[in-house]
Amino acid sequence: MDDVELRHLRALDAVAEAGTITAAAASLHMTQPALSRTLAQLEARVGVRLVDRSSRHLALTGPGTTLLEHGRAILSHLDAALADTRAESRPLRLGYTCAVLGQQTVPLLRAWRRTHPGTPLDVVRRDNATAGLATGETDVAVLRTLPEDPRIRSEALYTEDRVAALPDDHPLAGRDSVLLAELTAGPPLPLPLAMWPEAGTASPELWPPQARPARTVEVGNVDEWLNLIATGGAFGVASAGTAESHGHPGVRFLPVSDAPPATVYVSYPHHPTHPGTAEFLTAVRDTVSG
Amino acid sequence: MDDVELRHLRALDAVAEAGTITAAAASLHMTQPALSRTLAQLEARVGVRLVDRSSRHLALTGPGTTLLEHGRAILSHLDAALADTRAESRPLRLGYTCAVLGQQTVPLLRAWRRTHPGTPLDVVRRDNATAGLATGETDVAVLRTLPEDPRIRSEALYTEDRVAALPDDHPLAGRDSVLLAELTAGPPLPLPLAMWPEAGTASPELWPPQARPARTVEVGNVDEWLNLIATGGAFGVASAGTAESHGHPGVRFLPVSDAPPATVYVSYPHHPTHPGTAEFLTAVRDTVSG
DNA sequence: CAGTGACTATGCTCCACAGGCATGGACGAT
DNA sequence: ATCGTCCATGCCTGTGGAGCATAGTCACTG
Repeated sequence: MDDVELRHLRALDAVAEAGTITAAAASLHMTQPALSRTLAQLEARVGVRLVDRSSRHLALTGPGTTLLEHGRAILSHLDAALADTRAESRPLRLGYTCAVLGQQTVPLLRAWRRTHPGTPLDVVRRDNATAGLATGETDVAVLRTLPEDPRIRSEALYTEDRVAALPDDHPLAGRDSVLLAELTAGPPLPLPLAMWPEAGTASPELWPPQARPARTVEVGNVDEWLNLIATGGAFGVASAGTAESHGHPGVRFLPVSDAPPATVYVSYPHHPTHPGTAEFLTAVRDTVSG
Repeated sequence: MDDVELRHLRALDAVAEAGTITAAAASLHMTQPALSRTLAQLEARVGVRLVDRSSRHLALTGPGTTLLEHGRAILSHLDAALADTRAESRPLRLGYTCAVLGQQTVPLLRAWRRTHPGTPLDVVRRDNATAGLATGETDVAVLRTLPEDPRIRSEALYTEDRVAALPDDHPLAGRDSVLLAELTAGPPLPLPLAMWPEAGTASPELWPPQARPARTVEVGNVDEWLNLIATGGAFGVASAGTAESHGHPGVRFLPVSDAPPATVYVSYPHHPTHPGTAEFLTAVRDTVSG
């Protein structure tokens, strides 16, 4: 008694849908006697007559329709629950363009693995402005530029100092630090500014009008950026996190004393593409604050 | 694959609740290996690791907690569905004090039986102002007085003419109709007005000041009311429906030409005591209008 | 009115599987 | 090293869900 199972609800649904037990049985890929018995069993367990049936007529009773509606809701709720669960077990894809959280990256990954053993974290580099968020390739991203896409929400985490990236045979490469104006003034000729990975590195906020670089060069990703600099074809400006993550032979990083710090953001789609997004955000907040 | 059953959800719930598989198994009145297997089977069917477990540690994964929450909701939804269904299969108790719907009573009962084969209708007389609604003895009621209880909702159905009930040896009993003033004027002495079943029969709206009855007598129910009148101890005023339902030897009913008609109401508790209440109301409306 | 077709209920059988028992393995505590 | 605790696995049994065959019911039809 009282052990109503999902198959009972499915049986009631199919019968209501098909109009006859025989047809319903076919739609459930089973035989008519089996379904007839399942229905009778359901009625016995609920203790209520649910379907008014004879050889020529079939209709749900009042309680029958009530249970049918609830049953359908329950079944679709179960489907949704399974979909949610599976979605959450899919790896959470964390995007970045040039660096994640610097020193705190490893603590973050460890904390996540410990507190969320069921959902692996894929840390992937995507060489575009939103680190794959806009294309759905990633579920969350760490960015050093505020994205303009209105469907992407962002949250500031902390700030990082700016560093200059110079060929190690550059005249300024031996200095302890440089000024913005020194970078664009030469010598002997000023190098072009390589425009990656920090998209904001040519913005008016960073470069005062009198020190703005004369020429810029766009590159596709951090590696190209580093190579271009190492071969003496350009200089770059990045944030400290980038320098920590990307040591490169032939490239020298040194602080820029007069540049305002860069802000690091976590960004995520307004409609999250992974159910663990919110949890990840709190994990990130905990890591950077703790 | 994908055939998640309720027992799986119950298993997950018990494990989360108990903290160990062994204890959870005990709470489910089964052995540890059985539950261990059920849990493993659930994970296999969902395709996701739900419980992080070793010999010394047990914790839900992220997807595990998600499924747990949904599962609990589903299980309690099922309980509620069964309760609702059973409640609806309980007979719907229709109360009345003196008459139901006159001529339309039988059509109503037949229509209900036809359209709602699962929920029987108990038609019961309750000798109080709300025909058992106020005490919870009935789920809906047909009344000829608007109840004052704020927890009871009412809806006017139609109106009925007023009739006088007189002893059949009364001087006026041979008439085709009477006026209110004739009833209270004698002869030889005016009889007292018997105050049942129509509670409103002594109200100022019915009796103009100059014709108001000098004396009234309260009785407990329709039968006492009829007996008192039949034995010549009183006269009464009722609505046509009452006269139709209660023929009585020694009592003569005849129209009161100058009395305003009585209104018949369906009443029901603001919080229905039976899930079929709303359906019954529409059945009543259909019957009286069609 | 017998025959037919459509539908449901029931008797019988089979086998898939849920659950019990026994055991093994992992791991922390004493 | 031993014990206690907890989970997993192998083996076995019994319940019960589902198929097949059949009987009963009812409307329609020639």
